Amino acid sequence: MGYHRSDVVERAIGVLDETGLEALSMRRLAADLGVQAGALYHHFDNKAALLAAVADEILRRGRRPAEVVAWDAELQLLCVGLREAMQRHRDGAALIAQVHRADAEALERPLRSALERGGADDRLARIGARSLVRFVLTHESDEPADFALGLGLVLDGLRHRLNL
Amino acid sequence: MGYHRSDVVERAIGVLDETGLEALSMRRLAADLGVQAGALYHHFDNKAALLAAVADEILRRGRRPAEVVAWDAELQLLCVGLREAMQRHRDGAALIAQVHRADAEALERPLRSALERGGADDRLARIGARSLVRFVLTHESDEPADFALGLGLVLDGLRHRLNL
DNA sequence: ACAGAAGTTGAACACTGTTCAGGTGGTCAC
DNA sequence: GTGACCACCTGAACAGTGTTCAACTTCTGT
Repeated sequence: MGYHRSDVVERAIGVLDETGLEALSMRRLAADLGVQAGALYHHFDNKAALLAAVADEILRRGRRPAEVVAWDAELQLLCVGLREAMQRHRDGAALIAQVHRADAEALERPLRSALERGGADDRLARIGARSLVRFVLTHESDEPADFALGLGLVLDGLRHRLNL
Repeated sequence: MGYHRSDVVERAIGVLDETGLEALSMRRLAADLGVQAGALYHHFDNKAALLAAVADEILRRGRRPAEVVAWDAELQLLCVGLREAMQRHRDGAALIAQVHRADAEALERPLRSALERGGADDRLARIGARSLVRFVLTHESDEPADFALGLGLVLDGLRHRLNL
């Protein structure tokens, strides 16, 4: 029979890697699947839902088993993991940032947990997690060392508030 | 005679405030001026150039005289000033962030100067300025206290590296 | 064999940014 | 005053966008 939801998501990731987010239109994706644009609306309510599913899949593939480390090391691992997941695909950061605007919770939750484990109260955990996620999402194209330095800046600020 | 570049920019800011960035199309803006869409291309090469001019004007209006303060207080003033400028208009953050992607230099320069005055080397000044600008641009809708806390995190990280 | 669900079509709607030949009206030089 | 120039604008077109929907096929379970 025809395609499934997951087929469409997979092909969307393919089109994303080949031509970028800008060129990932409903018609372009449909043509790539050998189908009319309207058919995609049988699988997704709208383009935003499709992109959300694509972002989810990209993040799912990038997830790694949790390690038992100090709270600040865990934060760093989470940030680096997020960065790597989004760097594996063309315009990955732009896509995930876009989806993140509609649903910030999912991305920030694990960071908030790590912060709470480090002794942060609700508010600091919320603000810290938000700042870190946004930092990662906006520093896609930096060199690794520059990214690490910028991330270190925020982490230092958090340690400064939590370690003493 | 007809309109001037500055008339178009001013009306664009009006449309932005009334209907948001999403609804600020060339046709919408032209209709608002009582003119055809094509006429706008006599004043600007394309929509990106128009939006850049709008962002420039918003930032220009938000600029305040420099005060003589410590480097970290100056950073804070610059960030708060940038935040206030973009908060004065609907979707101001989205607009300025969009233009910033094409020309990061202009926004980051004053922050970099302040950091260098505080003893930062080229690299730390560049990374710090970039991180701060992106932080401000992505935290448009936070409550003031939350914004201040997040900003304090980054500033703490910078002080930690520069004060000892 | 038949009902229903899953998947698709093809056309349409209302938009988008952009281009361009042609036209209008004002300003300046001779 | 006449002609040239220039700023500004028109109206139509082009190629694209997301989205909707009645009608159709095809496959699946009873």
